[in-house]
Amino acid sequence: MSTKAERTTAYIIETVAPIFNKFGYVGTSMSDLTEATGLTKGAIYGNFENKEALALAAFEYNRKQLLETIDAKLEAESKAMDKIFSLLDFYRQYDVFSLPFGGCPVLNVGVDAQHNNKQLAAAVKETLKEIEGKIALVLETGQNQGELRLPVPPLQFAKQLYTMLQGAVAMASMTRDRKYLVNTVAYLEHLVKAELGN
Amino acid sequence: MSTKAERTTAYIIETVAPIFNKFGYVGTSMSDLTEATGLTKGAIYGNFENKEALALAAFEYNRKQLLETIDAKLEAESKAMDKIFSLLDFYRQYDVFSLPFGGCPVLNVGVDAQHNNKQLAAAVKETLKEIEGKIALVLETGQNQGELRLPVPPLQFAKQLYTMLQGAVAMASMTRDRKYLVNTVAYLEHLVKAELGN
DNA sequence: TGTTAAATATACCATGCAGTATATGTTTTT
DNA sequence: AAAAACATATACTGCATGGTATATTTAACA
Repeated sequence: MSTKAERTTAYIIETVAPIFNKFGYVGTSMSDLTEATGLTKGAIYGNFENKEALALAAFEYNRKQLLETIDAKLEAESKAMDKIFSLLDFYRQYDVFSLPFGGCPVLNVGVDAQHNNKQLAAAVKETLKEIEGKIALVLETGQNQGELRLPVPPLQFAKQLYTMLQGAVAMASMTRDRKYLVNTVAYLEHLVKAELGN
Repeated sequence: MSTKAERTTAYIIETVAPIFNKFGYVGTSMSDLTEATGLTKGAIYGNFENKEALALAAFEYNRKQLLETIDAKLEAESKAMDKIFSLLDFYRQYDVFSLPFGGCPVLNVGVDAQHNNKQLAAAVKETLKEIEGKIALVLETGQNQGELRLPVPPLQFAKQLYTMLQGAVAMASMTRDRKYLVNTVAYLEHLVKAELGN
């Protein structure tokens, strides 16, 4: 069994992650976190060096969940094309997925940390690259298996696809209107069929 | 000639706008602003009721400049299709345009203010709607003039177009890689030609 | 179960924050 | 040029902030 501190650390991260994601690094105060966790500063500072380390751990926690979900969607199907449709279907409901996170971690932290926290900004950049890479790998494999034909290199197509999805995420978030997700995904489904089908 | 306070007010807004846009509402302190302006709190609070009113004025200032620029691009050409290409050309270099603003005001404030400032969040929402409306109007007029044919209603096409652009803006901002803008615009140019051309 | 080590709570800094009352300075108007 | 109105600077609140030293409690292990 895990030690007490390990469990507390995990509990803190879980509790704190959506708060940081919602209100941003500077917008979140330590007292917000003691209140939310029901713990005292002593407990939090006993498990994390400082606010920045905690924020970083919180983002890593969100990031891991997002990446694992994406992985699951991409692995759920066997054919490359179906993997992409599975991903698109996930993004169609990305608003409900990201609700417990307090919004899209990539977008929120990516924008928030830009000028406030270099480490967080770098972690976001890395995450974006990773997601693009996962999509590109599916496409490349699919192409090698002769399941589809790409008009551009796999990574470029993946970047383009993800850019559009992220645009829909941003617009849906800012306007609080999920139609941006629904319509963008519908368009991308059409696009993928038209461009990759053979 | 304008009164002293009017000039000071304008000077404060100009100076303060990029700071708020970069660091966000909570991330910007009044002392940041006195330092940047070279003025004292007395001067600032003499011209603005509080921090929130100042942040709102700063966003309105950025917003106005963005909308005017977009208007100019859309009015630069006579044919609807060329207006759209003019807009796309503008977004291809949106990173250099938004640099003096401290990043895209719509995206930065839209994400930052979401849970920190309702008024700002509402102002962003309004701005997005306005931009979509401007694009839609161009398309609708072009369609009525028989210059182009739309596969979907004008506003829907405009929303889709702007969503993709905003996705590129977000990705370029987070990764600090302007290729997202270049590639997305290249794709959209192709798309517009293919979908709207007749 | 008793002892020790680990984990959490309490009470406290120093500093920075948004905001204000008032004094001083600077325009404008007469 | 004097008076009045306006605009800015100074000096100061009260409060919240991130962080810490230390006391107290709780868990781990013999």
